[in-house]
Amino acid sequence: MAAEVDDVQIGADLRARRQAAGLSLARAAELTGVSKAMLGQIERGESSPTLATLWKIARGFRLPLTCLIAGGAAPAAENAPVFSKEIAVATVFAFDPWLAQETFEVTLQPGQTHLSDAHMSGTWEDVVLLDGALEMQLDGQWQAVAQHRGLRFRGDRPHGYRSGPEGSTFLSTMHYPSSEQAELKQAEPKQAEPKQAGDKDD
Amino acid sequence: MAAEVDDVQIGADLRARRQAAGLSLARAAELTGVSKAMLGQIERGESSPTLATLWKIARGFRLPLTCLIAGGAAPAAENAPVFSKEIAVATVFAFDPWLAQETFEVTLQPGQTHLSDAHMSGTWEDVVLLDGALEMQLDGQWQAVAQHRGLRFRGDRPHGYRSGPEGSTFLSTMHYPSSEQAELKQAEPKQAEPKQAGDKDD
DNA sequence: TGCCTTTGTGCGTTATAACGGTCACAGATG
DNA sequence: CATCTGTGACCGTTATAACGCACAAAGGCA
Repeated sequence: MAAEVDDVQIGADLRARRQAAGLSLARAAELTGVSKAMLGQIERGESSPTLATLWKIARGFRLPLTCLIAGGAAPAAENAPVFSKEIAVATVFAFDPWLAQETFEVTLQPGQTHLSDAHMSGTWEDVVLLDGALEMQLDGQWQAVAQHRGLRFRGDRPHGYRSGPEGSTFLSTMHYPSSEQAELKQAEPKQAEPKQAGDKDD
Repeated sequence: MAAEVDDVQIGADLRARRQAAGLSLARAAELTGVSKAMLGQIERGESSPTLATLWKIARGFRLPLTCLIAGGAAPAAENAPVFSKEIAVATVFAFDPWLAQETFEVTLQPGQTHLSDAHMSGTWEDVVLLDGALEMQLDGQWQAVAQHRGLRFRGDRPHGYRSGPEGSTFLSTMHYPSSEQAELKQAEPKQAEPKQAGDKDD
């Protein structure tokens, strides 16, 4: 159950924060006004705290409420794998269903080439080269990517990445069509799937 | 009681979202898997939902949990200037009305501090540190930014940037509420929550 | 070593979250 | 007009959050 998983994640995160601050459950209970028995249950994922209790905890720990629960992941979209397993990928921003995007830091080995199939229809991708040299294949043609310059292209077409002789590191942001938002509007009349804006190439 | 005020605010916000989307309690109950009686109680601030219930609601409404409790965005407004003239700023991705976001590369001089007023309501900001050292002031507290790690926070609150002794270069992405999103959230309650912003991902 | 303190967990009790069902009301229809 | 449907609020019941207390275990100290 996703909800239960979320309680577990947040509980573990809360424990980690408390321990990092060197606080016992008793001390944390004093700070937050939540009983230590309850704090223990929350940390162990055995109970799902109410918003009021979360608020007390956040206030006692002097954390924003949003920060306190940020350990619980947003619902994941049905993303296709972006990069193959041989490529080092780190998440910079996890998928956010509201923004309908996610950002990865990708590292290619020297001279490495990666060809990507088309992602789901309506996907756009941003690339920002951080280090090294990189070429992108768009519409069958390779072009150099300037460092710290943004390159935005349609990710729903085949494209490729080719690293220079010293490797490369770049940010890759996937913008997915916001179909999730459209679903929320299904009760309204005439809601059609949002259409693409005109081609955006740069 | 601060906790009760928070329940009331979030309940009012939730009702506003639901009504803006033209959903009845019954329909929202179907979408979320939370009973309509409970949704009603939550909206009226008569009950403090557990995290598990909040999670169900967020999932049903396809909202990030943090967004659900952070309050929604206001209707769209025009872009405000982001950085003062003394700071080197290069456009990485120009404003895109479809995505409702833009990205800059910002360079601060060694030891330079920049305090930013709140941008338009509903704005979120991403920071990715590329070079040097950087601290961000969020909710009046300075925190170090890890390199190549994403920091997402509410840009509609005052915040600050402070560069290390060797200066710093970072990407700043402004996410503005789009007109579609604004439609969903047109009845944002007045922001009374004392603590906002913070990491949405890390 | 014994004693004391601290720590986290379990238990029983109380308060409240969460539910399904019901109802009053408003609006639409024949 | 009567009837039907949809809506939000209320009510009683069940499950669980939240609590204070007790206790076993660990750690520190003389």
